[in-house]
Amino acid sequence: MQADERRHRVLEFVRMSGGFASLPQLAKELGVSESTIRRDLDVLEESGVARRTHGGVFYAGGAPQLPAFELREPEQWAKKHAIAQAAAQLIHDGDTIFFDGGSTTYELARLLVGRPLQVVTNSLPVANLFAANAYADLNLVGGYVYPRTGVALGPHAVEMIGRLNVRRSILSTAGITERGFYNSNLLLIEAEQAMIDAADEVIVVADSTKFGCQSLAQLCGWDAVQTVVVDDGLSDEWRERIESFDTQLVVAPTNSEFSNAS
Amino acid sequence: MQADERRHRVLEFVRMSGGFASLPQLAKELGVSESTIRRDLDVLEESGVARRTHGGVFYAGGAPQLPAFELREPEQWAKKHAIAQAAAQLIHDGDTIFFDGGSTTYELARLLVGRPLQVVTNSLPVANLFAANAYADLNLVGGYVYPRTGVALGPHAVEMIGRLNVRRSILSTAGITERGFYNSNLLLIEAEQAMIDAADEVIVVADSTKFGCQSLAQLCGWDAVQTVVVDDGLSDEWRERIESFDTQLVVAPTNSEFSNAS
DNA sequence: CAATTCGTGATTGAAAACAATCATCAGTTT
DNA sequence: AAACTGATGATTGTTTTCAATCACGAATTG
Repeated sequence: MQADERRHRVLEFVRMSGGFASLPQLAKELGVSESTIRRDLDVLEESGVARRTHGGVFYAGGAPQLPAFELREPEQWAKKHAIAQAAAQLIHDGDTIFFDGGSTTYELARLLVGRPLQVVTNSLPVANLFAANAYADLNLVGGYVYPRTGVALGPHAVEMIGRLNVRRSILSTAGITERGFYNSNLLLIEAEQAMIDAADEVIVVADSTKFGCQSLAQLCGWDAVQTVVVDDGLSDEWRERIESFDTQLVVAPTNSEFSNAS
Repeated sequence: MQADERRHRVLEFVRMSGGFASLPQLAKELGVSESTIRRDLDVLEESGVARRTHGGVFYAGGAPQLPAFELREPEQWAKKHAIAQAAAQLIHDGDTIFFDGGSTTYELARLLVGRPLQVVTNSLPVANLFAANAYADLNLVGGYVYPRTGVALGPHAVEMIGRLNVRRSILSTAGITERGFYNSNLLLIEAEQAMIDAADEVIVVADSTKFGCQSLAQLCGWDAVQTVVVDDGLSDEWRERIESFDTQLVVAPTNSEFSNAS
């Protein structure tokens, strides 16, 4: 099926064009007919990542133009949103919160806009959420901005994080096993380890597909994480296993109701 | 003149509508004819804050919701744009550039998107311009983000800037007298002084109304600044006076043609 | 007070995009 | 092999939007 691939290229092109592309442009660029592009746009609009206008599409992703947020498969997104809603209940007004990058932490940040918080982040999309907000103070972590995700990393970032202290750090991860948490980027791991050291409480948000997956390098063990928030797709086996660790487990109901945090 | 007011409301409405609004929507919302809306959109597109499509507008401000950039009085903006265009010719591919905050530096940054540069900035809006750009490397300066302008300041910012070296720093200013350059925010001045120390060449972009104005505190003297870019509204008196300093003066023609930088 | 300028609203013919339909083709199933 | 399914490209008539133009009224200017 090359249709999906083509739709991704449509989004990519829209993004490169500064948020908008015309229908003939897209047809020419991708070498297909306008009819096909029209059908693709219908699909993309249906899934909420783009919005049609007379004559073209424009990008509708919540985060301006960083590709990481583009492909929201509706199902995945529902999980992330549920996780974010459950995690939001763990945050209290006045807290000092460190937001890592990642789409789930971004969703959580979105839910917290308007709350009186001290926000610290190395994620540009998250920073944009709070930049104009009068209720939250925003501290930005500097460093080399990783193009794909819009997250500041590198020695400057690690060094600055090392001088901060926060109540809670919200981390994302690429994989979780019984030995601990993993991520796929060494610079990111360095920064995240600093975030762990800087926090009184570490909260990891992760959807259930991450469990059982390793990734490039280990971020930390279970003892470093006080709370894990996950969607209700998590197997019973894993729920029991986490019981045996000294880590609090919050399961976010995917469907409607909420929420039994304990 | 209520035309300006109406254009602001157009932008506001577009922003509230999630980045896009159709032409009939706007006409109905503001109670004017579609013709008027069309003319407004032409103006807004001309000034770069919105982008037209067949059937409507979508918001094109690089800085999502910082109000400081929304209300561009056309006249002032023409100056700033001219200054930015002249300054852009001072920048060479491959340069390492430090962008200060401010609307004129932001305009300049907009013109430079797509060029191969090493970008360093403490301005969130500027960072957003380059974040997803494959041609430029982006280094973000962290710190406390000042809500109104989206600029990172404070000790962390100063400290990080102090560890960087750049080819050129692009600074804005609130006032210029024969004794030097002024700004109105002490934290900002601290950061800008660090930017001056970090740069081989300091370029100040300022419109002609800034000349002769003092402000809260002094940023630096004339000897610290190698180049000043200003619009052609500058008085002959000032042009002569700058001749006597060891600072290069670039006058940006406001109207059409370009450009005699020397 | 007359003239001018500017912003506005309405109209019009031209151009563009839309949705719907049909034909073709490849891969799969029966 | 024949039939079916799904994706694609082309075509059609209809609808929408566009740019240009004219006319009206208010505010400014001489």
